[in-house]
Amino acid sequence: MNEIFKALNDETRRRIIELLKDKDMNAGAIAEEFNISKPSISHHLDILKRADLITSEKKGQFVEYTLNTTILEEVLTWILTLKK
Amino acid sequence: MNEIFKALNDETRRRIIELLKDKDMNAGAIAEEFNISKPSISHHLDILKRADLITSEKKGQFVEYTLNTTILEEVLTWILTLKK
DNA sequence: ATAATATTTAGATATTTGTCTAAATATATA
DNA sequence: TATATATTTAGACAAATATCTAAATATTAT
Repeated sequence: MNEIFKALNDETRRRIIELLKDKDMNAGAIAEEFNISKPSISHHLDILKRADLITSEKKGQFVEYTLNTTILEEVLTWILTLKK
Repeated sequence: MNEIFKALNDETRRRIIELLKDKDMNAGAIAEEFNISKPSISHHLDILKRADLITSEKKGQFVEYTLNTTILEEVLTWILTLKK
């Protein structure tokens, strides 16, 4: 839970999540969307991955990232229990 | 949105939220639940308040804190839009 | 095999954050 | 009014974080 909230606590990472909502993308394509160096984006992807919010699959020389919405259930239920 | 996720990105603050889910509490009573100094708890309460996740009302010499579940809607909808 | 492209790792640095103690402020009570 | 209680503010400090550049690794293409 800690890892998830930590991962979500960054505008760049939240935007990455939003990008992956529409379609899977490789690291380079993701990086192009930001004015941030590739290593930094790579670091953000790593944090999202550790939180299990995204998964990665090597496709040739590219690494494709996919959003894992399942893990968001946890946050969802946590919030819902607060609202009653 | 940034403020909300920032506020939620701390175990102590999330526990404070959970405490306030059951009942309103004053600052001292909240602080008693943690092995953390009162000034630190006060600081956490301030962050939660800035995020609008809680509200405070002075009652005599005490300050009573109340959970504001309304603001959690924002997070809820953000997550829900990702899941479709 | 060599060169080019894609991505990550390593190491450095400035900023943010959570915590503390001491002091200040506000209210209640004797 | 003087004292006790409740809470916050101020200032300091160590740990965590986001970013960068340079270098390493992996894959593809010539």
